[in-house]
Amino acid sequence: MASHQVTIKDIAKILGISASTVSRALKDHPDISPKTKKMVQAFAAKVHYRPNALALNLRRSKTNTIGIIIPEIVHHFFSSVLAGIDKVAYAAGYNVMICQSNEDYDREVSDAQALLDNRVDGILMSLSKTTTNFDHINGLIDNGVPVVFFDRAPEGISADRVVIDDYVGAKIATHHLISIGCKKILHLAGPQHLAIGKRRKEGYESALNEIGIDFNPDYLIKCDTRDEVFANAGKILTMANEIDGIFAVNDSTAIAAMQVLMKNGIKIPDHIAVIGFGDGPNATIAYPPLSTVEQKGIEMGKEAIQLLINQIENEEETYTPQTKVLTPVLRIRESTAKFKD
Amino acid sequence: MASHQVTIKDIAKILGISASTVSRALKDHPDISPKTKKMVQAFAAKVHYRPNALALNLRRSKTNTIGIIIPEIVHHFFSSVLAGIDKVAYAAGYNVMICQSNEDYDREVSDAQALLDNRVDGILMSLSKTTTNFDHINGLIDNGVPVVFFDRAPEGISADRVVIDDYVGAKIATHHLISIGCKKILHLAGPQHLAIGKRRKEGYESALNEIGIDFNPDYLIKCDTRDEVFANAGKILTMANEIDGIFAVNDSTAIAAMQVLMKNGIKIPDHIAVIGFGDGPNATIAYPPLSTVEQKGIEMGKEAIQLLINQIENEEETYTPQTKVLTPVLRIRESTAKFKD
DNA sequence: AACGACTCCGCAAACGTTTGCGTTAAAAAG
DNA sequence: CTTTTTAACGCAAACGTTTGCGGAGTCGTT
Repeated sequence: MASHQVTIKDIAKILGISASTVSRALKDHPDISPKTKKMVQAFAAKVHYRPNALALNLRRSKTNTIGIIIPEIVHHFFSSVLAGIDKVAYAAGYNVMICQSNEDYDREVSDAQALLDNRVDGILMSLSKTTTNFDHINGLIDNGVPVVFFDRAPEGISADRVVIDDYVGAKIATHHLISIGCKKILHLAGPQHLAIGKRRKEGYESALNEIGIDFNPDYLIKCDTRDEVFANAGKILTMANEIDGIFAVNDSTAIAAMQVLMKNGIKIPDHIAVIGFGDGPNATIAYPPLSTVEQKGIEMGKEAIQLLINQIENEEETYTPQTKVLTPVLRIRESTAKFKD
Repeated sequence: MASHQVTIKDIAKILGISASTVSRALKDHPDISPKTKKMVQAFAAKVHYRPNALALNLRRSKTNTIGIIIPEIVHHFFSSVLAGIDKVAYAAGYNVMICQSNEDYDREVSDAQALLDNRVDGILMSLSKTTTNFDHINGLIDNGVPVVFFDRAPEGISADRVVIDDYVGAKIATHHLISIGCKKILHLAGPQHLAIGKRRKEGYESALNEIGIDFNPDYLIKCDTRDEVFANAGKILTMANEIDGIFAVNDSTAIAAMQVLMKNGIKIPDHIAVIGFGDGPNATIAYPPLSTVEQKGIEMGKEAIQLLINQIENEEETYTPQTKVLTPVLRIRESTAKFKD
């Protein structure tokens, strides 16, 4: 029944004055007499008047809302990015509208359209794995919507982006294995047509080269999910006697690998040291606790939204896009505890 | 620079007809002649006309947006609820606006206010741990905003809610321990002033009673985080010889407990069987893989949004609030593999 | 020839604000 | 006692839509 939020017009009618006077009184405009102000403000407070954001937004073509397109929410890395975004967005007075593409291209473009339709002030996005066409984001940019990418950014599009340095991260991880004595390191790799898989593999290769070891194609297995690890268990186990270290493209596959190795009596890290990439909560939960490089989701979120807000609020001059790259930091745990002389 | 999304008025001006005609032509109104329709529709398509959602929302006081207030996003359970919500919301044509309270009461009320200001069509929420005053949600309800609670719902407020049956879940878990031979079961409990902690403890107690065992206060330790487990490690270890099972109020504490036990040479499940509550991804990652009861986040999200949509779309008559309770299901893994005769 | 019935379209109000400008009355200046 | 200033307020347009109503013009019926 209430069903009717009180409006400025209502107040005006009841108080017998005009809507413009009410509006000005509420914002302390000098043209309004002190008594009128007091009266209006007191009454507004009494009836819990709140401005209608829809009307405001329409009037000033500004929604104070930023849109987010994220591949999937149920993923520790992405949800921690969200947490980082949310924190500074809230502090700066912005609301967030979150869309999840579910790694689906069509959904991604429809999300972009929806955010555009709702006139968000800016968009933060991370590409879906299936996105190869960028018309929708060019559409956003053509419409003057500020966009910044995080983690997964398109090639060849001029926009702000914040990413982590996969190449360096992989290098750090591999060097760590080397530093504890590993010489024959297996790499469980992601798909090489994706930047992330490719760069991590390159970092691994480069670290090996730096100490004079040539990349051995036998020491690379394409598998980047738990299921794939189990599917490749046989292959991994036959190599187990030969290798002394594993660098996995992400934590889940590192952990799965540890699970198959241990189930077959191979000791970690005594026999084989293992390191992952990502540092979700899984790493500390695993047995043995997994060494890894931390991906800094929260920080990434904060940087991204900060870039976006800057872009929104200084939209006067022409903006030259920036790229922030975060370097992952090594987290040493028991899966690579020093085990050789 | 584009900076100006094309509007109905623009189209009208260019085509030399009125805005109302354009509007009607776009929605195939019978009053418009076929040629005019074709002309308008063709032109609108050419310039990529898209209706301004702000204006639409204002006009029909309907935003097609539902608001969500969630304690924290970086939490597997909550993010899977979000995933469930998102899935059916998207299918039904709604956008979602997500606010995270960070378990903070003040933030929760400010979030509620923001959603109200933005005239969301309905609100889905899960209470922050620090919320004891419910004025803000009564405010929402008084304003006629449909609200449904999930997981953490307020007592004494008449509203839809979907929760899981903590009591039964705890009972199932405890009975499972009993079924494999455990007689002396330690309970790592949550705070008893919170419903969740209390009901899980009661379920545990009831299961024991059903097989004629009295609740032994010595077998209850208040600790529900990893850190608390480590802080109570001494206490737990001194009991380790005496007990044969542990039921923990959630998976993280169950896993932490396994970690301290194993580090001290106690075998799981041979010596002590362990079961948790929640079934996040941690459970399968743990060593040994953790038995637990599954909390069904996705399903909870789907049910909740469905309830909300029903409420939004049949808002004619007076609505009598429902409560859906989901019963958790047992997931047996190695941490409770049968170990006694 | 006149009248009704259609067809097709435009006017204007409305949603809730904000704001430039004009208006009124009282106060200050001459 | 005029005239100008100033204080305090209201009108109306605007943001982009939708929609009830009315108005032209056309056609068909008597």
